[in-house]
Amino acid sequence: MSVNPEVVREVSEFNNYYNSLAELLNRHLADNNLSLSGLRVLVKLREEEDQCTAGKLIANLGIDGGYLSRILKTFETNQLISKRKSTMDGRTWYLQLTPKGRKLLEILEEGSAQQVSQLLEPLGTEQQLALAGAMKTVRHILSDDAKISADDITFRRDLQPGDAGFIMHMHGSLYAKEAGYNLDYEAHICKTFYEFLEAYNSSKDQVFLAMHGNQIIGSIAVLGHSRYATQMRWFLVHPDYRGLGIGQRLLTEAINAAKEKLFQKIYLITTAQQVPATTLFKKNGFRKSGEKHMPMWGLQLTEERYEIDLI
Amino acid sequence: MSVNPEVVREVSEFNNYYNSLAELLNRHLADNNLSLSGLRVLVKLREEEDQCTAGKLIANLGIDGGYLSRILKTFETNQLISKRKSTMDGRTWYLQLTPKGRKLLEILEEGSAQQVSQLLEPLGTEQQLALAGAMKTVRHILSDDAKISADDITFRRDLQPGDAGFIMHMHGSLYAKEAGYNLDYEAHICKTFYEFLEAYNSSKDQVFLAMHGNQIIGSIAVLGHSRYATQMRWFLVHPDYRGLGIGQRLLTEAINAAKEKLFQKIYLITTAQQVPATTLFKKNGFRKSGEKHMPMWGLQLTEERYEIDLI
DNA sequence: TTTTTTAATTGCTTTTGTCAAACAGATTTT
DNA sequence: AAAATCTGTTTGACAAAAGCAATTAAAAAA
Repeated sequence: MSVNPEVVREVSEFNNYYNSLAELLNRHLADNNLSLSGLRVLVKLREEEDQCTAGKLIANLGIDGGYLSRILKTFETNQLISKRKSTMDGRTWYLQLTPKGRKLLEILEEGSAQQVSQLLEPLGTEQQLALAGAMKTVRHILSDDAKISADDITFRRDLQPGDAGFIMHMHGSLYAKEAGYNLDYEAHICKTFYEFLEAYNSSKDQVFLAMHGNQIIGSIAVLGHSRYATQMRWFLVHPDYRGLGIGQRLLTEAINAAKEKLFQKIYLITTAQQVPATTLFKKNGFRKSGEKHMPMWGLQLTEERYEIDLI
Repeated sequence: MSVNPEVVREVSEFNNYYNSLAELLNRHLADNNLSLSGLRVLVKLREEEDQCTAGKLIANLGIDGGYLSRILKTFETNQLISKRKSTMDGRTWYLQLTPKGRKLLEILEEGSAQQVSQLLEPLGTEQQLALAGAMKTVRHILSDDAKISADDITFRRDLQPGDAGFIMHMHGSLYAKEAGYNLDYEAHICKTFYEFLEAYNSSKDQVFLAMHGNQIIGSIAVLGHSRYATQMRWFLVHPDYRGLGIGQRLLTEAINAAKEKLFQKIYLITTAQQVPATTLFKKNGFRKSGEKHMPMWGLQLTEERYEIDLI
């Protein structure tokens, strides 16, 4: 993949900037006679719990072996870690934090939190949240193991100001990018929201949102259009968050909500081109009840109607 | 300002993570016999151009005086910097980079860029952009001198998929937060967009967007409702970007567009509570042509109508 | 003028980190 | 099975990075 020079510049500048900041944030380490490397070792040991060897630390942290050996020795004499000889290989030792080591880490983290708090103090609530979000993004893009997991996702069932607009935004931009729909599609979505908001009634309508932090990353809704039938709409999961089961979760919630509200059937309109979505619909008991070829959103598409009976 | 513990956690974790990454990114320094402190000194010297003293470096970089003195000495013997005795104070020296020093910095930055490129290589284009954006955000929130300037803002006059939704989102969430409007307001905005998108005609309608990167941070539009009059709508600048003259710029563009399209007047509807906006309208020649007290968006508001004649 | 303060330097020390050699257990080769 | 090789860890020697305290010289204050 080619590299954008603008991006390189920003990353370099960021690195430059962060180097100064890091100095500030790591100042408290010295108070506990710990080097940055020492800290990283302790953190890693806690992470690996019990199955960590010196070699693993060397490989993972990129520390020189000799230096590490000394670090570990002082840790041992200070009773921050304990060693346990491997039964398989007489050369290797399994390293683990002692309660004292754990405690120190906690103290360290407390100190770090204090430094950070001081840094954040002058910022407004929103800026703080924006900062956390941006940092999470950085980490998440750069590190393999900071991948978003399903645990990071929360769900909301109330519609707050700004939500509708954002869902429309997601639909407009993502369908344009992924399926090539034109502006008409967003106009259509806008119309559906207009109709919905005009007649919003929580006893028959239900929106679900998948959130990452305070960012909407997925949506679905069931809208009671008659006594018996409810329409499912706005089913979408942001591409960065696909494959985590969020779509299924939203769909389940929507179906359950429709059942709870005693609707007899759910129907939805989609296009044949939305393969992953239609696959999911079928897997959840929906069946196709109609299709129609027509020009839509600047393309030649096949509009499909799916339905499911809820008893 | 109180500090959100979730944010503290993320910042701490980020710091932890970035410490490892920094090691990687700063590895090339050793190739040039430079410590991180040394680099920071050089960078600072270039920044300050000519008026930098050792004291200033100590204060700004937080380096120990003795250590700095030695760093500077080796820099001088390597002809990376030159000293010039102050005429005001016989104790202080003004430090400046020599061409050789400048050159070294460039080489260093080239090396850094290479490291960064390697890091970015496996990422997709979008991820790279997202990364740069997030880093910029971090820097921008934390550092005083990375404040956004008017130069960073660009303007766009086309409406792309996703834009409408995002403008609605901004209106919904910001007016809720800043003015306490309820969901009805977003429904209203949605209605205005619905009407607009149904009958969009570029010969009479014009949207302007203020952008920061690829993020919409301000908007305005003039919508030709009749042969003679055009309505101004969706005038909003995100709070993080106020005070940079973006509002005025948008307003000017909108008025000019209305003139170009040969409309005779512009009118707009707002509320008396929008003091900064109405002030700007008046300053630009608008006059109040009506007002009406009424309950709106969950509050008791005064709806105001403003007009301006364009000859 | 004397005293105090301030900008920078120097001497001494500790901490941090690197490199190469050594060592001991494990694995492979002969 | 003995020798050779490889691997995980330790040790010794050393260099670089950084901090602390005392010193010097010019400036400012008393």
